[in-house]
Amino acid sequence: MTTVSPFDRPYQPKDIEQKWYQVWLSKGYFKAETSAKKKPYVIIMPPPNITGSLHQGHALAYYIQDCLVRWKRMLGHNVLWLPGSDHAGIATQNVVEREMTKEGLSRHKLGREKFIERVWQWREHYGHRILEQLHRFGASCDWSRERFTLDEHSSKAVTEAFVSLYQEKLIYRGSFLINWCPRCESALSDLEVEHEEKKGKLWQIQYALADEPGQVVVATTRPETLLGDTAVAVHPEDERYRSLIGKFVILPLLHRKIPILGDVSVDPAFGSGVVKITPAHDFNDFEVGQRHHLEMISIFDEKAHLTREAGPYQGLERFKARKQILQDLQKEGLLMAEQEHLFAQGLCQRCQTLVEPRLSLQWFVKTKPLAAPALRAVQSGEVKIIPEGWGKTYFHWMENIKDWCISRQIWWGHRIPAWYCSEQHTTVSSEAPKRCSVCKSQSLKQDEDVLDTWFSSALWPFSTLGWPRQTKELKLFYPSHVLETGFDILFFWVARMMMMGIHFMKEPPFHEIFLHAMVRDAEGQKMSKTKGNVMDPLDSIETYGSDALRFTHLSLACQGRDVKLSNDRIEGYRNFMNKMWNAARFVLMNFPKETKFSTDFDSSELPVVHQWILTRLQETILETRRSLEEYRLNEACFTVYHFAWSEFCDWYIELSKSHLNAEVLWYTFRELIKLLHPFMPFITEEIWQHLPDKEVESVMMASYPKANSAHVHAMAKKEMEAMMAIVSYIRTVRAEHQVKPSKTIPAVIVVSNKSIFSLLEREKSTMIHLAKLSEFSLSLKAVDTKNYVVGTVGFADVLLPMRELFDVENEKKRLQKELQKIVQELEHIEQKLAQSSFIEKAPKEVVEKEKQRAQELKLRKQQVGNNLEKICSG
RNA sequence: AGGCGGGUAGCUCAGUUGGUAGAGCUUCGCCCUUACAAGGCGGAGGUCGCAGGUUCGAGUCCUGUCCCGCCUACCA
Repeated sequence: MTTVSPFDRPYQPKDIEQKWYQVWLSKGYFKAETSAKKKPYVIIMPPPNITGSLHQGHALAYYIQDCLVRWKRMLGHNVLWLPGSDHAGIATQNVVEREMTKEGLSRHKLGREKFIERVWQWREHYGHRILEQLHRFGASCDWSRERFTLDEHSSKAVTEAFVSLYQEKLIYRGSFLINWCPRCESALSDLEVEHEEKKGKLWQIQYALADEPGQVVVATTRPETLLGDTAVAVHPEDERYRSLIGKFVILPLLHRKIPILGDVSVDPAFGSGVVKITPAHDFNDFEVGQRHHLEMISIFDEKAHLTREAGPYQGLERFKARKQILQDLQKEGLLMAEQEHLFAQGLCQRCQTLVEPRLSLQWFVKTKPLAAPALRAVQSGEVKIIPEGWGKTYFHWMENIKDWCISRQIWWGHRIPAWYCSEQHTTVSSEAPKRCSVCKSQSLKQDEDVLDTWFSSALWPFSTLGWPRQTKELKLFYPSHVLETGFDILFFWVARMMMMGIHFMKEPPFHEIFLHAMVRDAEGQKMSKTKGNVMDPLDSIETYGSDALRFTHLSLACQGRDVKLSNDRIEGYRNFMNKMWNAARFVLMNFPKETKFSTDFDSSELPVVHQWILTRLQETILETRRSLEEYRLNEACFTVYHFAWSEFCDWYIELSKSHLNAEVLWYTFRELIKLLHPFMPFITEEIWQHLPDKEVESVMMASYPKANSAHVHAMAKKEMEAMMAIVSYIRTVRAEHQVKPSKTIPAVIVVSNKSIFSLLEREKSTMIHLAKLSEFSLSLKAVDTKNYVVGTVGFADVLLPMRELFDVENEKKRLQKELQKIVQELEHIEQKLAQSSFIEKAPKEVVEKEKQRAQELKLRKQQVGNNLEKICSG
């Protein structure tokens, strides 16, 4: 590889990012090996829906995954990050239908085959766009293994799984009350219904007793469903109504005679204590109906228009029917009261239409037997959920799981592999059967319905690896290491993968589940197209670069907290990229070309500054690795950011200007670039390519830095910290007295501590450089401080000449402030030390530390006091 | 109704074995000091939601309480 772009400034990510992605691709760096001896590390990418383009939530997820994967690759693993996309049944069908509506078309006009063709066209288009976006993210996934939930292999897996579950009696067909979306005209699972609290009305309606005078009053939020009432119910112990149980009432408007039941589900305290029972249109009533063997009358059709059962109201749309029925009740004097009422309404997740409970024939997965082992796997710790808190949510759902309605009355998806003869016998088979399995009839028709999109997703961890065939891949790459995804699909997807994975593979599909937070806008609002606050990741990348966006996402991805994305933040990290860019310029400028790189040079005799940066580098490496291992990516980001900017750039590069050690500078910088790579892959690669002595041709193939204890020098770190404190002090005094940065001043340091004295003596030139000094003199004994401003830093007194340099008033203010701070802290500590309980009970080293601190403060108090006095008198 | 998460500097947030509160952005002052003005140096800014408790010591553990957000739930 050669460097193509010049080292311009500021850093321009655009060309560089696209260029390197293409190089990586062509070199085949992303490919996993099947013959490798290396330990595999596997992440199966959560397949994005093909409904549109990727949003910031995807960006967050894929940046996290890519960071992990690049890190592991550099650690020497055989990495497989397997990409793919999801056909997203209802969601995709809806967007395509919407598009067609604009053209005056509908799926029914087009017909099933043509419509599906059209959706495939859509898929081609958006599938491509999603691919492009993943490239821009820098996603290092193995494109040779890319999969689609509706491709041939996946479809085969779906059929196989369905047939197998059916044979095991874990899939059944039956007529039950399910959630129905009248706009999608399909069944939905419980999860696909969103609940929204809404203000509505509660109406009280009078039902006359059938065989005697009198009446009961029922309360309802849905008066139109009374047309489907087949009973009214009271609590069996309710004194007011006990005598009525077994008698009948006359259903208003339709004048049907229906029984009065006793059922414990009725709450006597609510409303009148009498409930109308509509088994075909209410989940609770359905259960009551089953208990009492009531007739179930469906009054709505698939569009939620009233059926023939509704008598005179047939054909009316459900909301119009409500109006009409209320009017009619009013006319007959049966509407007793109307009051405000808060209730939760169910909306279709995909189109926000009010969902209608509907009695229909559907396919279900029997979930209890599947859920039990999936529950145990997490409880036992075999599978770990991160952050831990989500475990509880997972348990709760798994413990209360209900059967899963998997059939959908749409066209886009996996056709259910069930066939029916004219006798309505069912034949389930992975291939189209020739004869009915019961009556051998040859006239068979396949089920018109398709499967819930999540059914195929549930198989994703192994269907992508070739299942049901026993492939090499399956053996090598199942289970994957971590599933990284959003908590919003914990039930939809994660839980179901757990169930299916354990069932079919006898082993959970992953060891760890890492759930990231929701990406919101700067105001904390959920991004949505209707609100218009969507930040397209591609726009962010255009403006700031992919690395900057990545670093932002990773920095904000604190466990268990929403991510509030703002341009300010991205810009800040864009600046960090530029900072590293310029650091690279400096390093290369100061690097003698013939110097060879080595990692195991002897650092034991080096000056403090070099030992210090080496020490800090090792510490940074350790911390970064630890944070990555614990999925604390934000901490890892902070660690590398702080080291790179505040220590390497601000201090070490500055020092290198006067005290260059090419070997250390070189080593430190190169290790840093490698360390940074998973967090900012493009710029680190570009810089890497400029390095004259690379260990490998691409930084993504380099080995991840490992802390080297031979380069840890604890004493040097302490000494450097002492020096930095003195420099900072001098800088502060200079700044507060408005000494021009270009002006050098003399400084005298009085220090009785011999080791610090010799350190400063050794590092004289360092001090002169950093603090911008004209001269730097040291003394072991106290000197006449008459013409100096004296500050105490650690064990040293720093003397700066006063008269010609300092503003007396400023210094007075500064000292007063400092004194106040010291006094406050000293009081605090002395109070502590005065308590016998503290001395007795606190650990010795803590007490010792406090004592030392008090000692120091006393000294400084005196010193500052003296100075202040001197200034005031002088 | 239950469960979960959060309330820390003007804003956005870090802070995992309890030991003197941190970052970025913002803001103020000085500076184009030859890697970097997308920058450098320095400063200002917090009784860590409230009330108790445990402890020598609590942002950090416990209890209660008030706000905010999310998830789960068939109250007609």
